[in-house]
Amino acid sequence: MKPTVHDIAKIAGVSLATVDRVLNGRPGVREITRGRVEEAISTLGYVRDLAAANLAKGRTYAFTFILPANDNSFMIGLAEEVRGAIARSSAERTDIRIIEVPPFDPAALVCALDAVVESRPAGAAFVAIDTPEVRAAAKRLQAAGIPVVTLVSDLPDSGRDHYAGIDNIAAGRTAAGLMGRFLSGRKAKVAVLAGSMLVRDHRERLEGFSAVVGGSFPDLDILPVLEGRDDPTLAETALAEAFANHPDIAGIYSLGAGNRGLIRAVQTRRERPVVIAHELTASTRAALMDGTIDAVLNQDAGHEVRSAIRVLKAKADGLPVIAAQERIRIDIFLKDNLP
Amino acid sequence: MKPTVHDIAKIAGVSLATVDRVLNGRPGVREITRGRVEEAISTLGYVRDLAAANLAKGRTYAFTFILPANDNSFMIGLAEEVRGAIARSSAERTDIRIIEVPPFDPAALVCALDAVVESRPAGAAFVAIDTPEVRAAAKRLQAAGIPVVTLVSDLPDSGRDHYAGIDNIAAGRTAAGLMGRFLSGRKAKVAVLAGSMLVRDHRERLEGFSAVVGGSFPDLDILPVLEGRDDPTLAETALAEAFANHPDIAGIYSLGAGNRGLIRAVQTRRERPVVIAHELTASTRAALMDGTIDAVLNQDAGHEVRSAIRVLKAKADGLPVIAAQERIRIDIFLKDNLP
DNA sequence: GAATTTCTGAGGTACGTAAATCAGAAATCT
DNA sequence: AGATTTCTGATTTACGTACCTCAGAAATTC
Repeated sequence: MKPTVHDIAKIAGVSLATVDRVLNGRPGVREITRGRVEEAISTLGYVRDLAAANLAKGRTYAFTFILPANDNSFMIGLAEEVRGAIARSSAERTDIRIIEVPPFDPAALVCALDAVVESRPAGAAFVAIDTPEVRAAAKRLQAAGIPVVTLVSDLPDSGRDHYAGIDNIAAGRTAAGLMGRFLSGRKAKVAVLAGSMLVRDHRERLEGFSAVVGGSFPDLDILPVLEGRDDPTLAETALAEAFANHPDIAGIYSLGAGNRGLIRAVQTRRERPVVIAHELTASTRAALMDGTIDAVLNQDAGHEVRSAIRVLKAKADGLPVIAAQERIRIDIFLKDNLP
Repeated sequence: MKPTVHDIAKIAGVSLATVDRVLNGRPGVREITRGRVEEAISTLGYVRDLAAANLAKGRTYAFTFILPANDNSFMIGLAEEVRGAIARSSAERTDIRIIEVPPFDPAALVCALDAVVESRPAGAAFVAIDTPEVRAAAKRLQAAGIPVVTLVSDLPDSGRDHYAGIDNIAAGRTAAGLMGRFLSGRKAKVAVLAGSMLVRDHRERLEGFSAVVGGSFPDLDILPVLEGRDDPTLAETALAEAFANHPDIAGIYSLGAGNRGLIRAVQTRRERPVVIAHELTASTRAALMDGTIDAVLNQDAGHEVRSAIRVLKAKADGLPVIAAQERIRIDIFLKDNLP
């Protein structure tokens, strides 16, 4: 039989109320008595029944998600997943609010973060922009005792409790490994299309990509990075221009979003380059199928959202997380393993 | 406020006991009254609070896992993950038993499955062997009302409720896609090393691999399949023999376990072939790092076990599962994205 | 219309924990 | 010593559901 608070009370020779005070760190217990109770707890191997505790408290976990109002498929899908979690909220005892902010706008994000401090939820998750102001705002959240999880794009040294997203350096390295092998050692020019160097995930992908190309595939020549602001139209024009300047581009690594533009630009070419992109969406899926894109690196937005919620719950309860379960993996999709 | 049984009773104008009878399908309610109660339930949008219900019932989910006593790293790791779940059982209200059976032994598996029917757990998971006898035994489990999940290797048409494992045809196709591109179109011989054609996962991987090689890379020549029984020593000798007969083997797809032997055999070669293997273990990880293996396709045993438990719980409670969450993905590891 | 069977309501206890109240004990201060 | 303050114990209610008993009402049978 699992030990209960009643067992502890009996063994320690105290009342239920005292056990409750010790368990919940409430004042009003002598040191000696506290010691006796704690000894009983450890000899019995008592663990609090969270379900019963939450029932008694009538607890619901109030979480706030701050999401950029980007209109690329990935961010739309991410918001969709959060809404899916909201739909399950009654069963999961959560109460999730979404705050939308303009994309790539540090000031707006800071403003939203500070609003979160005011509303004092049991936890918050947000897609980080890597600036000192945002970092400071995240620290204020943390200082207010609110567990913080960064989503998709990380913000180190900000005191955030957890990062629910992929290792973007590894993603860039993987893209380079595939690109190098797919181009099989020949001398070639490679274009890199990014969204913005303001977000850490894009910078890190580029960093990993460049490192492996430089180290393992010195015959590849990386052209200056194109910035497409994760916007299909901008991406298309940026690429068209690159093709005009370098008709012999043999590989393209698209490390941001807005791949619809990339796909249109590539499909105008007679000689198709090796293309590696991020995020499996309707358009990248179709492009994989028809051979316009050779590989897609993907992060599963649903996993990220569910993981963020699990971690926020655990942090709110002061519980450990299963690290292996919360590691978000880099999915590699070829046309052969599309789900 | 979330509606409770009390609200239903009030709205329907009946007592708590009657609501309880309707909710739990107990007899003693007139059809008309039952209808009134059900209407109240749906208009209120009542959902049973599972945590409270389980608390009241004092419920623990008794699950049985049948695992092959294989001594390759993957199966050892799988068993380890189940033991990890057992360690968390008090928090998760589970009571998990492990039954070990000799590997590749259908009769022993059938025997174990029938023993499970006797002990009547709330759910069972097992690594399937694809024979009619096992299928029949699985059907007996199902017929006894016990939710059944196949683990790692599937058993279609057996009435199992769920399969917690990867799409092995897709895995084989992916291996072929990578192999073809890594060999970049040159004419070459490819060896395939399997464990046993008795388990469905190995057969399916071969099927997928052969299909894509035949369809997209006709210049590759697949040699007759070697069977290594997932045993390092047998695998090594089988490969050594293959090298003796075909010194010009340019690619190896190892679709089973026992890769320590494969690695030893490959490391004796001057000209290293492209090697694609399954399951990330200490030895395949080291081989990836030093270039002996080019890519590893992996299934995350921890995810499979946790998913199996989640699904068994849901089935035991008659609840739907989040399909996307339970899809086990094929991890592709290059040396660039090792975790 | 009486006897039976079938339904329904009322009420209670239980699960394991949280949290509140109140009273008595012990320690501290005046 | 008396008054205060601080600790501690006992007791109770509550969370939302399950499940039990008992009694009375309604429907059915004879």
